[in-house]
Amino acid sequence: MADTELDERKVKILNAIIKNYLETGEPVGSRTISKYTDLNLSSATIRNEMSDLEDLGYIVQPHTSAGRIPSDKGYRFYVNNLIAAKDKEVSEMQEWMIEKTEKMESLLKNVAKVLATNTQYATMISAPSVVSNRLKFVQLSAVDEHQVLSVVVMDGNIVKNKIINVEKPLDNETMLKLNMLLNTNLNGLTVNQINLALITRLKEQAGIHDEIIAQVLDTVAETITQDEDLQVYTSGATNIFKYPELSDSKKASELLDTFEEKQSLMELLSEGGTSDETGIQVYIGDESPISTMKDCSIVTATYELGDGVKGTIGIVGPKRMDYENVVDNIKSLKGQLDKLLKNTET
Amino acid sequence: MADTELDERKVKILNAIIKNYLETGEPVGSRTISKYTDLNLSSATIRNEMSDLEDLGYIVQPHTSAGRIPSDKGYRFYVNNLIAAKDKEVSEMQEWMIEKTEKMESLLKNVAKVLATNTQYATMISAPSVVSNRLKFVQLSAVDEHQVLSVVVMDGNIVKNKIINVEKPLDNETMLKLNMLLNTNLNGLTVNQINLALITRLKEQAGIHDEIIAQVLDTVAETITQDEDLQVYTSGATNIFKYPELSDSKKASELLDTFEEKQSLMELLSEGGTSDETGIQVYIGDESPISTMKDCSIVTATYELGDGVKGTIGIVGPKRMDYENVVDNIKSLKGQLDKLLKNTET
DNA sequence: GTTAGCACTCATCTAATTGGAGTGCTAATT
DNA sequence: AATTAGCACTCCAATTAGATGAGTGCTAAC
Repeated sequence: MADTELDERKVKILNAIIKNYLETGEPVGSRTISKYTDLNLSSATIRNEMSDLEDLGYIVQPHTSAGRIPSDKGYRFYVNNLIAAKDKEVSEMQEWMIEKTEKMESLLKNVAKVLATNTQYATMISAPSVVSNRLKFVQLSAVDEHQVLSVVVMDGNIVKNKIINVEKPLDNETMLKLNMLLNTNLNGLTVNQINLALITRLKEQAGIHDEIIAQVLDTVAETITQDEDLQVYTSGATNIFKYPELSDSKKASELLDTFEEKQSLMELLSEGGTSDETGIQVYIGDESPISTMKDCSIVTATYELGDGVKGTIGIVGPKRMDYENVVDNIKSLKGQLDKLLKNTET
Repeated sequence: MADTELDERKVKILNAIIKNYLETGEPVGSRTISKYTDLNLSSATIRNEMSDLEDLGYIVQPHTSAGRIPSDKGYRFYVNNLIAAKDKEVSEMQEWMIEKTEKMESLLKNVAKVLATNTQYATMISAPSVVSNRLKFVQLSAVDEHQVLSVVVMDGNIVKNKIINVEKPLDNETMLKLNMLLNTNLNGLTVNQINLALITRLKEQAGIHDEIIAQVLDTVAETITQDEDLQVYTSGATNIFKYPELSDSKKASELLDTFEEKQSLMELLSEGGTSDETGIQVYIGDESPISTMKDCSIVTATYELGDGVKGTIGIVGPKRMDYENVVDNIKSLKGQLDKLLKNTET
């Protein structure tokens, strides 16, 4: 589409404008471009072209007699070209300091942090959704007379615990029986597959201890689903103060609120409309689904953990974001996560 | 000390100044006080008294011909009186919406949130320090052929997991033996009590599986101590934008950084120099141990979980903080936590 | 000891002034 | 026909100059 609208010279000028604006954050004028580019043109010519570009909607003037800044459409054009062109460099990125960590939680926190310090933007990452994930192992153990600990391990070594209070102590034998029952029936199942029929059958087999089974299953479902909407880790939220266009009191406060209240981040991250085969999604300005981020750009990527279980990693920054660096970084991390998580599984 | 320095009238005036400043945030002048108080004095008289109070260091002038604002010393005087006087009202606070939660983590997050929404300041809470806490239960279970899950339960139902990779599968019997070994030897011990002698003895008894024991113990120590410095939950950090004196870009950014980087918060919270019998500690301005909080006041309280195991809950806000409300709130929560956590234990 | 009165200070607000960057247009040049 | 130089014009941003008013400190009277 761009081809019909923009000749090569306009493209060059537009790119020059955007690049310059990304660096300085100031509106860029015709004279600057006249010197900045290699096509030797006077400022007057550039002015004419810029006027055209403005008519086409790629750039705007913050006010009469100011330079031009990219519009959302302009950014979009730039980003599209960028992502299309840049697929080669990805592989040769340096290895990050992600150590193979046992706990998913610290791994994710780590990733968010690495990405934040590397890009100087705010980052977030959602834990892989557990909904279609399989149960690997269940165990009940008596902690003391009135408390039973239930441990649930999911694929990808996600571990959940819950303490269950019981009226009277369970003897060893019952415990064994219950464990056996649970493991033989539940192992390998996804959370979705645990349906009412199965539950009823389990309860029957548990006899007088059906209530415990119920509690365990409650636990499984509850811990997993309840936790799910909190499983977003953020880092570098305060980086937004590095960008004047975001750091006036009101905007900064709203943005940080959004970051603290993970709920809407979660929704954003699970949107997952993957725009292209790389799995990288870029929201520019108004394209963002979160209203407090209308003045930001968001770059997200989904990483996979085996069979369709996905999490998402994302970056939030000003619209004049260093898209190139961000996309590279995020691609690299996504790759490492994909690899790492697939290996972890047996 | 205050008695020798300040006569009753000066105290009244000082209190009036502080109260007024807490409300308005503006320097308060002699005329205001002249009307605000019941002691019928002209503004001129007040001026004289204020001049004295300034000489004594309780109030300062931001600039010539402005009203006065309390100095740190002034706040300190106010707070000391306040805490001394207010011990009665605490009991009749309303019950908060802290539900008995199984997981320590969500409980703490909840508390932080409640406190933040109630006071409109930034809050933080540290998990009870586990160092002197007792092991309640240890269990190893085979998750699959090459992975063993170790679960450690501490007093107060703090649960920790770690996946341990093993070369060759362990048979059932060994597993049982190891579990027995671990539980009989470790149960009831504090982390400090697990010394080298004990470790050596355990390893001997484990025979060829000594390495697993080592790993488990590593896990116990490591998970607990490593996690410990992260176990601070914060809430309402963005509330600082409600107070103009803290929300200029630089200060706000530094403050929020401190809040995101939990490390120094942890140190602050574990200072624990309890100033009085109520266990409530107030840092005003420069008294704060964290340099980014020189313009803030901090109120902390330690809550207890049984035998000397303590956590700390804290609030950070501007120096013109509603100390009365904050102290009341924090006392109430502290009380509820104390009660709740003691009950949870069997 | 308390108060009224008055001169003085200094932050804040508003309006007017200026400088400069940048545009749009027109006429000249290639 | 495309490019360029020149010039008038616009508008932001930074500066300056008053004007306002809250508040003090001091002195003299009560």
